[in-house]
Amino acid sequence: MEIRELRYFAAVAEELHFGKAAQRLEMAQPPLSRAIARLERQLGVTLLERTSRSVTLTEAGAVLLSEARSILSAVAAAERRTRQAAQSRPRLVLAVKSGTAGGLLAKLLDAYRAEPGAATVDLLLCEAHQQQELLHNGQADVALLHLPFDSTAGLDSEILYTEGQVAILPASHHLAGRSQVRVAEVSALPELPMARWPDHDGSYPAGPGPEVKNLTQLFQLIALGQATVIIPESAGTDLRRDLAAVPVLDAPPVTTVIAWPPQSRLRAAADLIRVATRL
Amino acid sequence: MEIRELRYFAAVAEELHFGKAAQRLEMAQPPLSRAIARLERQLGVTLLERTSRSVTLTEAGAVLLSEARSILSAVAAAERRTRQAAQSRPRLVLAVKSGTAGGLLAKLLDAYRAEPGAATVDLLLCEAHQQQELLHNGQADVALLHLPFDSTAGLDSEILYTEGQVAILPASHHLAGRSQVRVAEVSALPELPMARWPDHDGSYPAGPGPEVKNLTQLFQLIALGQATVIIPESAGTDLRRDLAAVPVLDAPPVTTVIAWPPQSRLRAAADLIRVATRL
DNA sequence: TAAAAATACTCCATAGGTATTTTAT
DNA sequence: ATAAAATACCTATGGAGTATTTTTA
Repeated sequence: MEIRELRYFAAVAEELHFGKAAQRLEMAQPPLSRAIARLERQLGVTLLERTSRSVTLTEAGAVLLSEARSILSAVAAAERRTRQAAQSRPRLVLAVKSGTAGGLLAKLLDAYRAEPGAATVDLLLCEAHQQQELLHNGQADVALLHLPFDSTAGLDSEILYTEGQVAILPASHHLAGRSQVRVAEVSALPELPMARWPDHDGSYPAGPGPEVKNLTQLFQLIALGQATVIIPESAGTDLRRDLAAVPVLDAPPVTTVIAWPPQSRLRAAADLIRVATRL
Repeated sequence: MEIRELRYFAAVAEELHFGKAAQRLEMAQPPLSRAIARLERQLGVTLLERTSRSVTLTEAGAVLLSEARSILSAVAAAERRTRQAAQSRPRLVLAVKSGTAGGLLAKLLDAYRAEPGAATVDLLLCEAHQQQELLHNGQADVALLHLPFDSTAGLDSEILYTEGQVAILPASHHLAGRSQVRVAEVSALPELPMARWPDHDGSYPAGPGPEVKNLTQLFQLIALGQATVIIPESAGTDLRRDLAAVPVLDAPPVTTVIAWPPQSRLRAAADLIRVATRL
């Protein structure tokens, strides 16, 4: 099995049309048909059911598609990382979500800069749930993730710290003076619906609350008495005067982890991770 | 970059000798030299420093070797899993260490067998730390791991349960009657050294205690007053009459997780995982 | 009958082999 | 001086193209 064959197969499996897949691959249809047939013969497995009107994936084909995507991603990553490692000035790409606690990040970058032989760290600001993909395909070397929102599937990681969550309320709200609240109390406020964040795929979950994209938007809405939200403690420090943060007793704790692809051999990444865990 | 090139490169990078690598690959040396040169040209990176007496890896070469191993393993896994998925009778390989808590495993297998469309589950008994490799190269589909001893790097996992650890002592020992002990107390017994388990690589760590390979050996040694050990609670149930298990207050808790390769698309694996988390 | 995959055939790029040269210790 | 990698040259497999046939909804 060769990379080329996996690329061909993935194209056909995604298009479910040999002609369109051939176009996408910038080749003619017959050699593509033959390549897939050869792959099937070598594996001894039918990957696609074709009629002259439709192409469908078999169970085995679905498995191979998933494996192929992961392998193709790994190959792209290997090329990137190898080229990167050959640079005389090592660079390190750290993927962080826009909302990542500024304090920790600043401390980490400062501490790492003090290391002998520290690489240049490029911050790659990205949307939540892009980070995994970026690490897997080699566009990023290290990422800061927040459990349980993000997943470390397929990654190696170290816990940096765990924190509670707080509810952000208008300062004038009757719950704002409380020393602590429960999730049920905050989510049961009809006048202050919970703001909605975009989901993994960029779409918003259903619900009564307003849709928000960043903290500034969010805080403005809360100050206007239009919404509330439960967020990690560290994101609720240094609030505007007209907002209050109240610890939410029974909200799940949020763990910040530093994550990297498991086979990573970058000295710079190892250094950064070591520094991070010592913070 | 093609799989063949990665296989060639990995062979040379491991042998650090073009001639020997060519032998291992069952090919002549010149085409191998050319293949590596072509790979370097395509990447624009020097992977190996050659003189007529020695071949050494560059930094970039070391990175690519690590990536290549992981990719080659993934390709082997993809072939295995695809063939597996094409079988009409689906099979599922569950990798467990010999010491895995019998109770949980039996319950899991029973519960899964009751599922509609359950696959045949093959138990793959293996040594600790083989499991990761088995999952990555496709020889196993699912594994039961024990944190913090095993690592879930590069795997997806779900926690099944967490338990404390107990010290196993001769029933006649003066600590055997205690309701709980501390790690320091147990490890400070000169007459009862801690038994040593084989390490990740099969070698034994240094120390005064006897080397053991399995629980039967271990329990016999402890009964003879030759050793002690700290193990997860569940492994210390149903002891021989002449042994006692005492909870160790400050030993780190052991978490049993079910783990699988992150891109796994096997229906049977998903079913087994679902059943496991509902136990 | 028409859209789409498979087959027939041709060509050439390139992987691989053998013989030889170059190189560095 | 010699072990080992690189180069030169040759062969042939097989990957890709065009033209055509087969298939089935």
